[in-house]
Amino acid sequence: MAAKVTAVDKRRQILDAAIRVFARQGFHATRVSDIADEAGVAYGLVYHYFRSKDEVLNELFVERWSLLLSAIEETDRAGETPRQKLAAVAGFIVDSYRHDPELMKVIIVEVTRAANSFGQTHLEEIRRAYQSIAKIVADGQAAGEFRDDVSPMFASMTFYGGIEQLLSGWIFGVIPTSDIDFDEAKDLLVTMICDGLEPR
Amino acid sequence: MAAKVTAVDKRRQILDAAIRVFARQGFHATRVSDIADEAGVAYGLVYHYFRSKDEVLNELFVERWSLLLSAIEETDRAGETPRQKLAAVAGFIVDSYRHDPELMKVIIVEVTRAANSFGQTHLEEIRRAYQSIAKIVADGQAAGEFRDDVSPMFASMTFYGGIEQLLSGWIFGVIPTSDIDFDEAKDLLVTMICDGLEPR
DNA sequence: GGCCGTCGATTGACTGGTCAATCAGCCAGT
DNA sequence: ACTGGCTGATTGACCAGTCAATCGACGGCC
Repeated sequence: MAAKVTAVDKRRQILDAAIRVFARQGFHATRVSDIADEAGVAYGLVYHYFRSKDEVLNELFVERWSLLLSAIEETDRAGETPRQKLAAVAGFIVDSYRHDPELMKVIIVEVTRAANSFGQTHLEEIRRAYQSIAKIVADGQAAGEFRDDVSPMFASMTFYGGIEQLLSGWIFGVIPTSDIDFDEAKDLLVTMICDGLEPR
Repeated sequence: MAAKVTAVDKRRQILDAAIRVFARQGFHATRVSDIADEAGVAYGLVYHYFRSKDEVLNELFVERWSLLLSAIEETDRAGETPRQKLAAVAGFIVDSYRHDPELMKVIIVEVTRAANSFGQTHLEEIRRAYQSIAKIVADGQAAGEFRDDVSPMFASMTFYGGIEQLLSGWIFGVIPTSDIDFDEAKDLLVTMICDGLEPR
């Protein structure tokens, strides 16, 4: 039994090490041996648990992105006002960063914003997030709470783009992390976008 | 004389070929030989004109980004209303994409959004763009035309992030290019952000 | 005009180093 | 003694960057 636990732990250990190393050096500059070293594990063990270096990143992305997708859909189902829904989505993403900045950095930098190299594979899942957000906007328009002269998909992209840019700002130190508190930033973002969506 | 012209042409030829190949395959997946082949030029000639593969991308980025920086600052100096200024900035970026989508794809995907690997080098120049936009916002607030409970840098990042996300949507086919006309998209973007910035 | 020397542009075969992925076996636990 | 998690040296492919050799334009000199 102890063996089984160890085995599961080792896999997790490799994934967690990969997060740290990818965040520090970037995916391309990371050698598989770096991951193994960081995890305190033999080189070959990485290939025991994963088919390739790509699959490690894959796993990290899918693990986290599926959480985001269900969070968005759950939020939508919960049925508050459209504005509260968008606030909840922004909140979830910002909190994801607050909770695990390294993982979010890897996902944004290496997958979401690197659609050319790696993200191409995940374009479908990424698009699904945009579309779930677009649905919230569309419902808001149907209920007359948002102006309807803005395409929902368009508003969704702008909304998500704004959040991601904000995270990028924190990640790369363009925006000082201490200066604006996360919650405040989150509120401002939602306020700005939602006020821009208000009917006139 | 004909020789000199040829020499200059060859350098340009290599840069233009690099745009096409980088856009098609991504920077990392591009071999120097691919650039040479695409340019119809010998492998070694690339190294006659550029110190390294990185320098080719560098050159492409700096060439274009400096245009963006002067355009923003020029716009600011022209002194219309803040809203018109932001519209002009968004317009310039969207038009850059319309005029040369491949180059913009390379710059966004390989530099701007890849700050981890390559863009780290250019973070300063990228930040300068954010700050010029932030200045426009700050002036607008001082003039009472924008609400002042939003940090200018924050608004700037959201604004720019929205534009870039929009371009990314076009680049990767998430948003159909034919569906929403570029100008319309540009207007909607500015409208949304500026209305969100309106005093209340 | 014809010839030659110079020099920068151009060529592409080659090298050195890097690294992902493999694989033949080791050993701990049962 | 057997199973499967685990090891890490080895291999093979790939590619950025080098370099020695060739080309060809032009100016000077006879």
